Amino acid sequence: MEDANLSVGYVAKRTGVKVSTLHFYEQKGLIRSWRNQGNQRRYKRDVLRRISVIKAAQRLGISLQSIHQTFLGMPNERTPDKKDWAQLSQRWQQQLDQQINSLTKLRDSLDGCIGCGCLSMQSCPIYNPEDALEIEGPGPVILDRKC
Amino acid sequence: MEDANLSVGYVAKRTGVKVSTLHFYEQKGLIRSWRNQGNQRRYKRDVLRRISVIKAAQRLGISLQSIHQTFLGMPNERTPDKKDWAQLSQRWQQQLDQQINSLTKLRDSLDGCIGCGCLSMQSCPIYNPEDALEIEGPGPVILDRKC
DNA sequence: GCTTTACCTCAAGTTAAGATGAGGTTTTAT
DNA sequence: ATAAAACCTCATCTTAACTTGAGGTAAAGC
Repeated sequence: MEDANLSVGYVAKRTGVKVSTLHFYEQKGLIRSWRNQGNQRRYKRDVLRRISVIKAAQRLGISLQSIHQTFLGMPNERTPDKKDWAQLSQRWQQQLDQQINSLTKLRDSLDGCIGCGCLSMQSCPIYNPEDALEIEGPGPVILDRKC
Repeated sequence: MEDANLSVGYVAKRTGVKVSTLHFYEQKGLIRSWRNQGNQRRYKRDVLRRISVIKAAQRLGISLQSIHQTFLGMPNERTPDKKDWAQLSQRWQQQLDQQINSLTKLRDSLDGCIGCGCLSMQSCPIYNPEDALEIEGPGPVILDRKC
């Protein structure tokens, strides 16, 4: 169990993910490994952190794809350090801020909106929180006129 | 276009969902229709509201299955009225409150957590917001000791 | 009356994020 | 030296929420 020479089983145990998940992440380019003489995967120790961050991000509702994107902005050869991770954290914090904001607006308008009788796809804040406006042609019509 | 006699195409246009989605929702028990002489679907006007509510709930991250559950608590034969929908709204508002809370805690701990060097699967708030504690055997090990 | 548009059913495809299993090799432990 | 545990690859399966397509009927417009 050398410092920079972790087996897949060990990594799995330490991070709580299955071996198959590690294979999967590798295939998706989220983590890396090299092979030993017998073709078995070996990992550097920082893979542990990486996986933890993946799991953390997923809890925030971030997709693997988008996590992958974010990782692309990280040092490629150098092992990422505190500062690198902290930067990630900031980015995700902002994303979270926006999510919270959206949800809060949504919550505050939900009652009036479902209750009022309109639920217009054009004006209802449930459909159209400003961060998710999809403008596409004539679009759907207002449902009722009570509003 | 009688008041309580909407065709699937009309409903699709009005709500902005595809015809195939309406078929799908019906199959899942989320909406209902009857058939005309030529075996084509006809809907009551309240299907519009129902679909809108489905879409709204989805935006809150609620699954179709759980929406279906919620709908089961609604009047079956009577067309649901304002009060019925408002009740739904309240339930979902509470759910949203919880989500917002979780995310807020998450955001507030994210920086310290990714930054600090621990990311412990046992003590890290990113892994273990109190609403998602999974206790299962020995579990994964702490990643680093810096914390 | 004929053509186009709208519908119908049923089967199969799609994406995300893995899980599962078969069949075979490497390591590790005794 | 041998058996058990850990790995390997590749293929197939899972769930959610739809979408697409094929092959055929009904309704609407001129």
